[in-house]
Amino acid sequence: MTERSVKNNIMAPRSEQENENIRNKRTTEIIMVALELFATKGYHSTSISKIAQQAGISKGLMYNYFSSKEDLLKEVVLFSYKKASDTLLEKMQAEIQHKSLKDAIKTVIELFFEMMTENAHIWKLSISLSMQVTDMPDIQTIMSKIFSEAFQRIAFLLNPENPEIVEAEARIIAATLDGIALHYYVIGESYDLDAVKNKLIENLTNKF
Amino acid sequence: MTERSVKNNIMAPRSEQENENIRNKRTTEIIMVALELFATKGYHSTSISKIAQQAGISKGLMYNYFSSKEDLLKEVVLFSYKKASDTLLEKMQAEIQHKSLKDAIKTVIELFFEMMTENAHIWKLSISLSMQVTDMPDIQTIMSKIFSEAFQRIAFLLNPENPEIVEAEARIIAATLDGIALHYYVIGESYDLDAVKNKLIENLTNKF
Amino acid sequence: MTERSVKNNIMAPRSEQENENIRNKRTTEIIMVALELFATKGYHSTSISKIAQQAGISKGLMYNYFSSKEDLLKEVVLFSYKKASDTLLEKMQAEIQHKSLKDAIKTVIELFFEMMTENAHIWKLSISLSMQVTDMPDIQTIMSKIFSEAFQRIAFLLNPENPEIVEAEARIIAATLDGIALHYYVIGESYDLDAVKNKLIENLTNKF
Amino acid sequence: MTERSVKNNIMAPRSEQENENIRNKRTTEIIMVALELFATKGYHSTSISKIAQQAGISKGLMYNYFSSKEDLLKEVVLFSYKKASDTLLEKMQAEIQHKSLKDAIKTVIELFFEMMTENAHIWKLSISLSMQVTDMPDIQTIMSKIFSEAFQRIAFLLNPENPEIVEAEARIIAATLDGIALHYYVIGESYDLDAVKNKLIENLTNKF
DNA sequence: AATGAATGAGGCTTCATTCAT
DNA sequence: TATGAATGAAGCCTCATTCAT
Repeated sequence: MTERSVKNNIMAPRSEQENENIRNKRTTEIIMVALELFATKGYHSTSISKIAQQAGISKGLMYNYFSSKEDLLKEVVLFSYKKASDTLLEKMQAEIQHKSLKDAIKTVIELFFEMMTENAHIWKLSISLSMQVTDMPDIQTIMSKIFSEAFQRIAFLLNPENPEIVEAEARIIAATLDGIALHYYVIGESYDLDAVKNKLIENLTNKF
Repeated sequence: MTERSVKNNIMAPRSEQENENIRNKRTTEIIMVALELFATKGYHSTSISKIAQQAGISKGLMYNYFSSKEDLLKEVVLFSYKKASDTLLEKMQAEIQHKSLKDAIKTVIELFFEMMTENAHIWKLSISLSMQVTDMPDIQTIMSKIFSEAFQRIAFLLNPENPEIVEAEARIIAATLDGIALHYYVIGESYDLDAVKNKLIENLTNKF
Repeated sequence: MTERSVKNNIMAPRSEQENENIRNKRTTEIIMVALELFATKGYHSTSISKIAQQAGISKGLMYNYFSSKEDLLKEVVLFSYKKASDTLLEKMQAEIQHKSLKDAIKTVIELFFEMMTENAHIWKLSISLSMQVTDMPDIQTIMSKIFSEAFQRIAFLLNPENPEIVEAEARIIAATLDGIALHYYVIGESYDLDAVKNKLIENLTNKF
Repeated sequence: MTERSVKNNIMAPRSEQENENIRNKRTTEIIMVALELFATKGYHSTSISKIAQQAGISKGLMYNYFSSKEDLLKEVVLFSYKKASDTLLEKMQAEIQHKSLKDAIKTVIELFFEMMTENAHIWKLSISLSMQVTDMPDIQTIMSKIFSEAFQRIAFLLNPENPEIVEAEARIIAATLDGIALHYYVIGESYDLDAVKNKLIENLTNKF
């Protein structure tokens, strides 16, 4: 064991590489903790203190990673969106390749419902935030962009060559999906998710 | 007998009727101010102080009418629901009588969109609240009931004799409507509400 | 039934006699309600509102009888003292006439213990107040007087001709009695009041 | 290597030891200020604000050390008791060793009177609290325990082998002492403490 | 004499943020 | 980089008291 490894937290600064690794890891950790707490307790009812504690770091250090609570929220939203994209959307595109439109629609819906139950935190936070942060223009803008992108993706799925002609249809489908999520999160267990899913698949596969 | 002795109750306390009038007026005033602020700024970002100020009364008086901020919220929710029922739902039922199912559906959708733009506060608050009040069981319960009732009404509209067989369909329609509202409130002006409305009417009237 | 008696609360002012009777009755009522609440909940934790409510009158009317909460407290203290005098002390003097000193002491102690359990409110409030109202000089003065008078009475009982030579002894006896009350009220049921009473009687009758 | 990198722990957080020292110092400071204010002004009439001000810290910091005003009170009571034990009771036991019962009693009484004048705050608060905290069960319980322990100590002093047979006597002595304190604090300077002390010593040394 | 709506000061508490170390 | 003591503003709520009626 070298002198350095024994005392490396006292004697010498960590290498820049080490530091950056730690930073990235920490940043993600904090964001994930915050995501969970924001989604379950709400943004306003979650204190910086609590997040720091749960993330195993000090309150003060939080401000080394995020300049304010609102900034943290922004990062949480972006992270959520990115994560949703990385999982749901990529999965989607992987699955629907070489499929007929009917099968593609079915797959998309199934994936959405899967996400909805498995990544409840992200979904819940997204919907919740979109409504409760009118006084935070940055967040508002981000949410607005996220929704718009979703419309475009669905429109593209329905008609890759002329997405604009199915725009209204795409918006309705997106609305239906988000509306179902909304109701499911509010009503809870007694919402018969499977019945709704099957009916929705039936409706849309009949239609397209 | 002097004027005064004739009216010796002139120095009596206000009559019960007077007091009740004052109370009713104030209660409604406060609820309406609170509704607007909760809907635009969010529940947590709206202080009792702000509501009182906007309502032109003292902070202390708020507690003469509502036992706590949460109690006020509950009353706001109930008031909103009642008002929505009194306008949207009654209107609906009045309009759809003697109409074919197609026409009835068209009417319902049009009324919903009308409400959505005209009573934006109420809608926005409802959706917003339903997501941000995990830690207020009372409100959660009320919201849950409100949504469930909406499903039933739609199901009844579609098939008055066997509402349960169209339950899933009703939930989808309700979800679509609430989802549209959600997107509209988040995205704002650039959301082409008319296009969506027309497409939705087309879809549903074709179907039923 | 006369016209007047039917409408006497509307048509004509009550006679002065009636008014004074009502005033006296009300005053006593309020004081007694306040006494109970102050003794059980404490002075600071008892609101004027609560007292008014319990007494069946309006908050505003309270200020027709007492100029402030502190004034009410003062009256409560004086009333308590007067009531204690009227019962305990008069009873005492009645009973100890023609008795030997031993018997008189026994009687006094028995009466004190009786009062302590039966008029717990008054005792408790007195002790409590004497300690918690350092910032209310009026009350402080009254309490001080009450205690001093008690010393004198006991001294006079022990030696009617030269009460000053048994002053210290009288203070010790008074302290013992009040100390027992203090402990009893704090410790509650598990304090063996009878054992202490009998021992005290034994001690004092042996001594004098 | 620069000066800074050599001492790169100069920017490290305070050591745990330092922090603990700060916390201990502050905690004690606050408790002592609170003790004085509670004892002189009463618990309810002493605001957190006032305590913070007197302790020279911000209101908010109070809650870094005590979770609520009632929690602070509890700590004050426990601290007072501990301090009383550490001084009065230890002193007592040190002094009465190898003494006759008569001398021991004399010493105990003298120590009690000394405490009463020198640590007036603690005594006053104890008596005061015991009466005014009916609605704080925790404090009630603590006070109850403290009094009970005092009885046992006195009983043990009087008859180490069979303390239970002198229990009533011990309670009477304890009551007398606390009663004297009560009267002294209420009546103030005009209470002739020395005369009472001497008489009490005379009484008890004659008796045992 | 009587009511209760209304006020406003003050109390307890939380929490984002800063800063010395 | 890291800590947590410290701040101060703001929030919710209570309550003695006043006042129009």
